[in-house]
Amino acid sequence: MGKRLGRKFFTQNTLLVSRKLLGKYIIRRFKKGKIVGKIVETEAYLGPKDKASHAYGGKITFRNIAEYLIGGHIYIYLIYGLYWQLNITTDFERPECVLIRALEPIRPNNDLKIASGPGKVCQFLKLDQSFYGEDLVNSKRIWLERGKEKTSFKIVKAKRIGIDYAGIWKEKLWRFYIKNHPSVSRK
DNA sequence: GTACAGATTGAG
DNA sequence: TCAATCTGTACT
Repeated sequence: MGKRLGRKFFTQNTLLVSRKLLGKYIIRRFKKGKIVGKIVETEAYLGPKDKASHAYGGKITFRNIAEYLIGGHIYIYLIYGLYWQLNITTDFERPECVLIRALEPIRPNNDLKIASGPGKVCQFLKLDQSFYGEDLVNSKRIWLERGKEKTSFKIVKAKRIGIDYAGIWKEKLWRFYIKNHPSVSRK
């Protein structure tokens, strides 16, 4: 595998990190074995100005406090009482993050649709509340890596999904995915 | 204390 | 198109 991503990567501009995350690998380590997925779809959330963000207006709650951590931490939460959503914090001080919406399963090599959606990503990686605030730079059970070989692909920009309440902010093209990739969540 | 919406998903 | 299912938030 490639090289682990450090603090420098995650503390860059959020929209930049959202695009750069495409094609990177998430490594989830267990006592026995690993699960590996390639990121193929992301969305950026730019609190406090972004109405779709949980940190809109500088709001701080017990649930979203992890969004304020320095870039490279996990902000994970339960949605609709059913599904976990994996976010990676970015920037230094601002409460901004990137939602990981879809992965291509690398190991185990599985159905390409097994992680095609934010809820499914967390099922695939076996993530839950215990990863709240986890530091991807230092953690021994989950981290990100660069691919070894150079890969090229086209990045598609689109409107974010499921935020109809966010007014003008729902029009922002802050969803990014690899063009024509079969593991992306929606067409 | 009570009501309600939500960064979803899979089945019909 | 709809139900499953629960937490944060804004009311009473």
